[in-house]
Amino acid sequence: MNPVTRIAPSPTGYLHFGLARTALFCYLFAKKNSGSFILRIEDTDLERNRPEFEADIFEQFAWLGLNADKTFKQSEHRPRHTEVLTDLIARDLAYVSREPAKDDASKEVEVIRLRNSGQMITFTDLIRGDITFDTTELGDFVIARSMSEPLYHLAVVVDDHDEGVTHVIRGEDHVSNTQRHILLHQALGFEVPAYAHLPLILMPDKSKMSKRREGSSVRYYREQGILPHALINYVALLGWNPGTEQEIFTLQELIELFEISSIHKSGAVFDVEKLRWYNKQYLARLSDEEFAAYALPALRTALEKRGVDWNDSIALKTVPVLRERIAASGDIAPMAEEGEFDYFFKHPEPDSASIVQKKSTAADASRHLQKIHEVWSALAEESFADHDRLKESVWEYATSEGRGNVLWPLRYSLSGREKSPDPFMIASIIGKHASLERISNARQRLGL
RNA sequence: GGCCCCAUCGUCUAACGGUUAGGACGCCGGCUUCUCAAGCCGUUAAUCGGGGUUCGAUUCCCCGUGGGGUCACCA
Repeated sequence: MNPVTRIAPSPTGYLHFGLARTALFCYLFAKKNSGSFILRIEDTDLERNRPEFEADIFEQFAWLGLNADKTFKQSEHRPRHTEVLTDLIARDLAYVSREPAKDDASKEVEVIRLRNSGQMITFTDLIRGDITFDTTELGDFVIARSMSEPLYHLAVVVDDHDEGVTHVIRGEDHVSNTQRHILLHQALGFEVPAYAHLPLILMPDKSKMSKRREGSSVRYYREQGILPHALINYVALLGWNPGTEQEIFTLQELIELFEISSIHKSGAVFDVEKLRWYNKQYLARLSDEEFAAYALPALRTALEKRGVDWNDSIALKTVPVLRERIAASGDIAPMAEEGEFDYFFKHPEPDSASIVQKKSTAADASRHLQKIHEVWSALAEESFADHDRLKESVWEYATSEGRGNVLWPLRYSLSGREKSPDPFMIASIIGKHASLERISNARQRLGL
């Protein structure tokens, strides 16, 4: 029999990071076993649902590439839930109970409770093995607020059954709900599905990754510039691994290697640094064109914010620099705010004292700059596109005069910063004209 | 607190009774280098404690300790 799995997020918040992993595991399990994967929007809580959260869930799943074979909203099944409720009451397996309202004890409301005989229930969790509960502690729990307002437990059980869900793979926070669900399945005469409860993703302090905090939503990482596959790769190895030393996996490889029984039982602490490392790995696999489309918009907004004029052709040439300096596009803004990339687009204002390398003199610095100015003036415009060519043109001279003495003034004149990419990289990006001008400017500042 | 679950480097993990306890991220160090970044190489670092079982326990059992989940007319 082909398995059917489902992911059932409620639209009460942006798509949760942990839920994305649960979805991935549901997806991998289904695909690995030629089954299908359902996305069900759990929207029975009318008060807390928000359309923008629902939209976010679809958006992020599409972005991650976790495409469901079937998608629907639980609210669409409301008539069916009412029908089941009616049947349960008719068979005296559930009953309408008049009781004081939870929020206002002076009011009386009707809720529907399931008759619970209080048996012991044992189920075999695919990850944890046998788990036993004494259901007397549950009492006759509430399954609906009214005939037309089913609660989560009832809706889940009915929908899972109706959709033919064979494997309920969900977070560990649902283990204690499982007893209710099994009771409901039994009352309804439904076959009980297989259960697998995933370990939770923990924050560095080992607490649960709670819904409302920053850094708990998929969109947060997407906005930071995390690539979908980097996120999938990272999250797949949180609580599971194929037992090899491989770190990078394609989705297809994950499907082939996935084994639900080898999922861990203990929680896994979320480590942003490793996520960023994965992202860097995937960034390295991007072509220059792809990387430009990925990173340049962030650079542009950041620079425009500081009033630096944008230049498309220069920007394109900064791709190699950006590539080695960022782990995610979100790194660009803070760097740019410090003026990190200004010098590619506008002349710096070098501080005359800093032009001279520590162990050297202003006279020497000026002399070296003049020499390079001469050499570079003689070079063709096109030669400036070639980083290595520029390096070769002055390398011998720099080596004989002491590289630090020559290269520091050069680089500082071009960038106006104590720390920056090497001078040849900068020159190759800004071109002949700007390079020569900056060298002249620096010499003027030295006043020699 | 009741119930349920869990326990290998700081973190993610490998080792399904016998290994110098392996890999990855990070950290630290080195190389490269005018600086920074990147890259390459290397180092550091763990079986929670106590009892068993066994010739032999990271591995199996029990207890303790610690951590987590859950106890709604939310999902």
